[in-house]
Amino acid sequence: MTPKRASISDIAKELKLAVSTVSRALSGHSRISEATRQRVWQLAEQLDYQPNHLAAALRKGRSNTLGVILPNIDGHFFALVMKGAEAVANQAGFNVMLCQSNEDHAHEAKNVETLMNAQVDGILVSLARNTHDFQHFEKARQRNLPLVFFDRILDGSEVSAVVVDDQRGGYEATRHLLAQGRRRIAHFGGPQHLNIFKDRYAGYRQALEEAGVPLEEELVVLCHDMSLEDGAAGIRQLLDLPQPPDAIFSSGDFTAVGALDALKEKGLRVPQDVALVGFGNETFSSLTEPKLTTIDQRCEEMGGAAIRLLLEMIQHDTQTRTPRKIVLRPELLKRASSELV
Amino acid sequence: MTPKRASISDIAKELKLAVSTVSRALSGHSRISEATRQRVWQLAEQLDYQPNHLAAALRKGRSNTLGVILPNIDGHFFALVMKGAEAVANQAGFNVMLCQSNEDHAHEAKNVETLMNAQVDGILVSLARNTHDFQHFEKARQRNLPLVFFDRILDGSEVSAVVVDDQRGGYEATRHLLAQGRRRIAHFGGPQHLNIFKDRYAGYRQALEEAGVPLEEELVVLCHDMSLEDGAAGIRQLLDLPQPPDAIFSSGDFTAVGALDALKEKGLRVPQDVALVGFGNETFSSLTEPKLTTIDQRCEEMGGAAIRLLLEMIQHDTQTRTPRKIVLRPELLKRASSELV
DNA sequence: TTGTACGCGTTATCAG
DNA sequence: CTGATAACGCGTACAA
Repeated sequence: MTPKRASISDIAKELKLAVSTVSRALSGHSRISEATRQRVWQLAEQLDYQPNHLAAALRKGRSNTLGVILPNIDGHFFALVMKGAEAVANQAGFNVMLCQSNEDHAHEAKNVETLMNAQVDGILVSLARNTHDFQHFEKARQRNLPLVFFDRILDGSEVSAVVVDDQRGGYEATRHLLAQGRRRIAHFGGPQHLNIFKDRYAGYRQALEEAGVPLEEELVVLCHDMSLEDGAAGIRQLLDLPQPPDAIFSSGDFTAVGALDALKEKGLRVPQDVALVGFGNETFSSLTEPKLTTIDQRCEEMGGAAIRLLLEMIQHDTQTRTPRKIVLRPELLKRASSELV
Repeated sequence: MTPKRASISDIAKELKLAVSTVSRALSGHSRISEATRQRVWQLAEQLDYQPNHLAAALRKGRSNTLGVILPNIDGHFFALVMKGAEAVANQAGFNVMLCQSNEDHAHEAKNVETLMNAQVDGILVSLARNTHDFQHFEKARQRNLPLVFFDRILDGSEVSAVVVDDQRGGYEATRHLLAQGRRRIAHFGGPQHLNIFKDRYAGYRQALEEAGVPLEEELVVLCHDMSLEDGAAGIRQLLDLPQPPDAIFSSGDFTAVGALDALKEKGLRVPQDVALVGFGNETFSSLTEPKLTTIDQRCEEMGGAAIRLLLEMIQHDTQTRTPRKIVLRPELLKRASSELV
């Protein structure tokens, strides 16, 4: 049936060598005569020898596998992050095991279990939207399993993480709108327990303050799940105001596009009547009419940096001592939804 | 440092039992007295015992891990497929290891190696766009490693696979356009060595034939990578014809949207001047103006079905004998790009 | 430079 | 019903 794969001992037998010798010859570890090394490699090639990583993992207590937990993978963002992460991990000889939490806290907890069962050497995670605490990571922490968070982390938590400078993103987006002469700038915010939304909001306020534009509470709409519908509902609420806004900085592209649709339905023009800036540079944001100005988050870099940090923790076994935070700089992509040509 | 995890022998020692007894008690395998079973489970709980899957895998020659190779994960389609796949796999006690081929044949070959190294029990794959042969799956086949393909397979190949009835999709899309009174219906096709594009094209021809509308070669545009640009270029080519089309059935949503953009730029109206139908139900297809009529492919079902098939092959160890093919029924989603309201 | 021996944690087999 | 033992494939002290 299944043709047995050649093992290290098969080639040892064939060559009348000890398995240990073969092992060393292959891994190039100890001092081995060039002659035998040649012989071993040659036969290995010939037998199409593939090392059994499971056995090695068992022996070394290391699986060379990394776990990644994402809320979802259907947006541009996480997909690209994953791409960057995979690239770095594979290059370092690590495999990646992906789990989706589907934006659900309970599912996320299950994922952690799953990955620990799979004996991963470390976990990279971006929190589900409804995750408010770290309790489900406690067992991992007790086992001293390296943990790195990215993008979405709990506000004020002491963990290693890679994030984009969301405040700066919000700041630049808002400044851009101010530079267009807008003064009644509204904001769509997300759940404030997540750093990303809190910081984007902070950047918005900072820009207003610097420009001497007072913050108007009525212009701030907090959304629950940052969906298209949230955006549509938000804009309706804003248009009902005695003095509606002339611009919106949205913490997400989906809500921005939802608003865009609703505005068009009402016969209002973008950007003439209301200018729009989103956040995230989703694929579709360059497909809308007009194309959406948004903030790019260096997705691939983020994934790569996060994995590098994780690998570093794994190799130095020094994770809990000093949580490190890496901050990337976002980039404003000016497009038609916010600028008259 | 790292607090040692409790192993099966720890609990054996504590309870003065043989490891084998404990093993059986935990896995509920053989006949074990209810008394000892209780004691074992209780202590296991107490010590927070977590089975070492690596060791089990080594012993059993089975990792309980499945590999999945996807061209990319930034579209709606593969993301949803993955979701369905994960759900089924996890329920069956299997983990999923994801690799992206980035639409590249060479990368795909590497992925196969990677997954075989990781000792996966089976591989699920959707081919990269520039993959024209199966040679890189040969080693896997020799090892008798269960292989299931989905969505994109090589035309005419004898492999187990789960696909959507693409011909039917193309057929229904085209019939829908015919029902709107369109007669000069163009087609954007993809690389014809991939079943999906070939079949969609076939469905298009079938519908035309049934309606007694002659197929015009000049209305068929074959695209290379199904990008937005391909769509824009395609529509330009079509508009240069002496008799331009009044509708387009595109084999992909991206090309359809590219065409949509280009049409709007030319000042042509959709659907009044040119009606448009895409394929794939990408997220953004409901965000365009007008919203794009398209074909939904039962993504989650597809992923689930594919994994079920793979598991079946793994359990019955009967993969090569009878390649099975599962065909799902696609669904036409009528939206504004093809219908006057 | 090479060989010997043992252990990683489980499970299958064979006795008892 | 339970115990002892070998084996999965590899890595590493220790000895030669």
